[in-house]
Amino acid sequence: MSHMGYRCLMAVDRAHVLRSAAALLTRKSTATMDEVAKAAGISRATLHRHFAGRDALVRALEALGIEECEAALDAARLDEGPARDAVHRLVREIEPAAALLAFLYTENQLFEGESQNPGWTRIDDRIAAVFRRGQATGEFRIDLTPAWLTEALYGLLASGAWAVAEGRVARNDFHYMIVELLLGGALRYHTEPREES
Amino acid sequence: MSHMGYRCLMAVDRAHVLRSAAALLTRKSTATMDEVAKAAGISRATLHRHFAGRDALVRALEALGIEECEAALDAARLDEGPARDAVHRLVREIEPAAALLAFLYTENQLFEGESQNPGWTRIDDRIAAVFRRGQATGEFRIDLTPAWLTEALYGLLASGAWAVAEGRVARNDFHYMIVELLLGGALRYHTEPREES
DNA sequence: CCCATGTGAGACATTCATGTCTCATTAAAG
DNA sequence: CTTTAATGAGACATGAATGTCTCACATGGG
Repeated sequence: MSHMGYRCLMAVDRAHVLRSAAALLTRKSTATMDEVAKAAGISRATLHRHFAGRDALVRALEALGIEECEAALDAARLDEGPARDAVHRLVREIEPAAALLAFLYTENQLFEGESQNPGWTRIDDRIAAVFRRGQATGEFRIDLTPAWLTEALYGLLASGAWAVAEGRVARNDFHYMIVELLLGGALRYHTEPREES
Repeated sequence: MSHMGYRCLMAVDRAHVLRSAAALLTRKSTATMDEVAKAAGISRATLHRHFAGRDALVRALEALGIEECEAALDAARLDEGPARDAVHRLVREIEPAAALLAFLYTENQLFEGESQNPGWTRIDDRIAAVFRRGQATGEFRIDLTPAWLTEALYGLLASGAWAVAEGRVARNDFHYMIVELLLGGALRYHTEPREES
């Protein structure tokens, strides 16, 4: 709990501020800088000293999200073992960041015209690679593209985070619900060939 | 192209305005009233004459979303035939409204404290009922709750709508991708019992 | 003890979306 | 043609969030 970052004094815990901001903005994406500051237990002035403005704050949250995602990807060792187990580990590792991801996922629309952080591309590629590997080994169906499976994973993570936040799904079921639904659809072989309605 | 609604003149097509607003707000949820007006091809003044304010506009979009959802639910005849076919029809019917749904789904967080439109509860119940029926008939797994399957459907619809909007998924694949992933996970029987990682 | 640094509180100007208003124009109905 | 109604363009005030500033206070280091 000492020697934080730069040099010396009881500086505001930047990570804690970002945590609070993520938690608040996930529920209320239009929250004021003042509300964000209050949620973090600091004053608006101090918040402004650490993040030049709302945009900078969101960018910092994006950087945090990317950082946590990549850490989760590393920890999940996506290259090892069966692809389905890799997906299990991925969801397990990424779960703590799900709420933040849900916020960034919907906020990304703001970056439409502007430059998109290349970190997301890297993450997308790494996740898509798992699904592609699973397809190559025959574990996963080949009629659902890796890009769509990646997108669907994001969507399910966001849905799960919101459902948990609103009490519609128990927090303990988060991992199971997401992985079971995603893998059940991604895994090959089905009871019967599905006909078009 | 005549005798619109109330009485007489070339009144702005309210439905068209809502369409444009939905399309724009889906991509840029923070769009200005002025941008919404421009997108609809009308002036801000006229937009204001039809919708008292931004809040009223969002409420109208919500009402439209609910209306289209319930129409889709009716058209899908969820009570008839196998539950999996009912889900097929549901996604097929609800697809045109997916973008609007995606917007409302993320915007709903704004209504946190306030009163939630009871229409959503009705819709949630009707969709959950399909999954519950499928579970009762043995078509669907029972370890994924109807509430979660409903939530997941919303998430996949939103993901699909965004993925299509950004060109990551072909529009023609929308229905297939969503239904296959959702049903593949919701359908009972799997190749092998899944073990916990 | 004194100094330096980070913080909280509040004042202040600025920007921007919003909401309201007026007025001229256009189009349909009589 | 005349009347009525709806629209488009623009001016204007309002309110909210933002960004910047100053000053007092607290805490830790020397």
